[in-house]
Amino acid sequence: MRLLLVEDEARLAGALRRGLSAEGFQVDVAADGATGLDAARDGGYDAVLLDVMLPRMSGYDVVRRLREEDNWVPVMMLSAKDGPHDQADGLDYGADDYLTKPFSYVVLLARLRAMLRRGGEARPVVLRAGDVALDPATREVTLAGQPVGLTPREYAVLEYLLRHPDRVVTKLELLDHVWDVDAEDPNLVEVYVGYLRRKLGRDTVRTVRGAGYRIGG
Amino acid sequence: MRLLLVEDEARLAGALRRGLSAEGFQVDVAADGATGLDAARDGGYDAVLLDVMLPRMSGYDVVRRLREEDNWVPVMMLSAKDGPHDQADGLDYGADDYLTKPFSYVVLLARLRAMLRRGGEARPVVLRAGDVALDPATREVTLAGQPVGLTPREYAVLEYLLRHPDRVVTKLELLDHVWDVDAEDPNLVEVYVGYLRRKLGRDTVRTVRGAGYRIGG
DNA sequence: GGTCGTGCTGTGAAACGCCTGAGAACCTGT
DNA sequence: ACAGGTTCTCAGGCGTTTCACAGCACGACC
Repeated sequence: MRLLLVEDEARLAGALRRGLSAEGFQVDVAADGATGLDAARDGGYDAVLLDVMLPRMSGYDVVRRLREEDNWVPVMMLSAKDGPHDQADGLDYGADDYLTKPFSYVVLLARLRAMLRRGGEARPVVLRAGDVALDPATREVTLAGQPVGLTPREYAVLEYLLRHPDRVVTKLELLDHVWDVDAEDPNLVEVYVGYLRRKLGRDTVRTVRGAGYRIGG
Repeated sequence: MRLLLVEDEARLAGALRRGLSAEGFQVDVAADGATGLDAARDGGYDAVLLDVMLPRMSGYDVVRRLREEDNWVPVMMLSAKDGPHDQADGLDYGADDYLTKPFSYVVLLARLRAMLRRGGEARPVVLRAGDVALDPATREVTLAGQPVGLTPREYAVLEYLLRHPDRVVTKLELLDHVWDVDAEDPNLVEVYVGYLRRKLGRDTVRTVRGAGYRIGG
């Protein structure tokens, strides 16, 4: 499932992009109306999430132009304007749904699913490094295609490493993110990296002496 | 365009009826869930406006029953419940849109038009995983073709798992969706998974320690 | 080669998560 | 009121997981 997100507010765009990616969507971002319209025109998207207040061309105009050009890709408008007429305008210009900021992420997802129901299934995003693959959706980890059983802690460590590939991750960083706000003993991390190496092979996680660990790269 | 309005609050029903008639819709009103379901079953409506809190049968149940019976008439839920999970549930049961009371009449109209533009949908009927099959229409569950008798709660747990196959479903997720908004004890889920395993075989529902349960995959 | 500091790993105990049987509470229909 | 079925609570038990500890291995540097 490919989504086009047209949103100029960088922080919101980033957050949505990450959240939706985790749900298995391929998300492209356009930062203004004109680029968004061009991207949507090229097609290939299963749905478009469209902010209303955009530089260069408003979301209303984008969806209107698309519909004028007979492009019926499902469009969900996102807007801080919650006056009844704003909603009505968006929907009458051809949007399929209209969500008011601030919105709950759960609602966005549910409405998105409802909108996409005519289409197929979401393709999962899989984190990879070498021949190790981790699928956050199914929580499955494979080594060269073979499933590997990991304990929750092991899984959490591996996931964090895979989400920050190709760079050194310090032990304290791992302690902070994988353990609760208390653990201070770096040896804990060493122990769990040891477990992972035993299950996934000696070289999947490399030690950077004096700095931390690195996966991939 | 024929509309079915299922709403027990007489004043709101009257106002909507008048307003929508003025727009050129033929509006029939049903005052409780059971009559509403019967009316919608008979077909002939282009869309259904469905209150959630209804006497005799909730709006959720009405839309779920309709979808189970393969009736894909466009449904818009109207509700005072505006929690994210309420919306998500309504939409996941098969509603096409969800409007929170109090709503603006202009918005209702615009969303109604958008919904009618989209038309109905189609979805698969029988849910499967391994040699277990669940037919929501007949509410029948079979194991390798042989019918299996499940209690309502067991059925609900199995249905939720089958609607989210191949991925890990947490106990809290199951508590939220299968039980009412109160239950907190994960052991309840464990007990019911135990019941299901006893009836459907040890391996139909697999435990993912520290995460939840998974079916299929 | 020796020394120091850092990282690795085997052992074992405690905590945890999950499963299950027993039975109480609760319906529902007779 | 009763019987049957269903839902739910509770406590015991078992295997897994987590973690602390201590000794060992190894790289860096002198």
